[in-house]
Amino acid sequence: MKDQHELKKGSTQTLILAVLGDAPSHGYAIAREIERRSASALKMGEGALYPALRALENDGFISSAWELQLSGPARKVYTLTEKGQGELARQKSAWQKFSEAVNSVIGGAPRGQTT
Amino acid sequence: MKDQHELKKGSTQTLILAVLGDAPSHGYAIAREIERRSASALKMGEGALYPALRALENDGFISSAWELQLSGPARKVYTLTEKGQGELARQKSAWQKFSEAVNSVIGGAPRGQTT
DNA sequence: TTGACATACATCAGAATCTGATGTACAATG
DNA sequence: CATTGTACATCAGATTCTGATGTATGTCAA
Repeated sequence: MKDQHELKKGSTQTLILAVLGDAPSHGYAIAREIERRSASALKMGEGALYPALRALENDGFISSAWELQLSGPARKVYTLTEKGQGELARQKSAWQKFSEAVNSVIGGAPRGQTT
Repeated sequence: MKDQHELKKGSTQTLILAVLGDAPSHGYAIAREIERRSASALKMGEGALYPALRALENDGFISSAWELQLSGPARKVYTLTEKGQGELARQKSAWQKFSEAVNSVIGGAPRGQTT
């Protein structure tokens, strides 16, 4: 595939960016939020989550800051950067294009080409 | 992810099954048809195509028969089996569920609450 | 106190998949 | 004769996800 390349690599990233696009959050909470918004249809494992967060930070799409808690373990809170906002828009659009393309294929064979 | 597991593994398979759901075809033609239906948004490389066809045949979802041509190379024509029809329905439904879930997440926060 | 569970981070081996290149072979075209 | 299109197939390399494991803190109950 071509855009699926992006999709496969990025559906995890897209989801994370989308959540951070609404508000800064930390890893554990991001995973729960994705689960909640998707009504548990999507579950992000820690083995996928943390490497993805690191990759996003390496690319400059998000930035992190440790936040000590009065109670419980410290949290690493991530914030979407300006660069990350552009990337989020790009990935959203790539997802839409991809999902429309898949729907076109599985939707059936169009007989008259309206090209 | 959970369904993405299916998605990632299967978007290629789903596309192939969908094309064969309309009519029997051979590898090269399937790839072109996917490209055509998606307006070139999806391009299936041979390195993804042929292994996927073999996997589908191993699972009994499609069956193959060589077809000699009067002119040009022989073709291996694939036909969707009954079992394959059930699988196609299953994969279509999995795709829809997955894409809706992704849309729910990137669509924004329904209940915005902090942390 | 001990055990279980939730929060919160992180890493790793193994499995699965896609990309891109390469190779074989036939036929038509310039 | 070289190139291009058809049509099959394989493989190394890169990437990603899964599931398990590990560390550490805090709460709750037995």
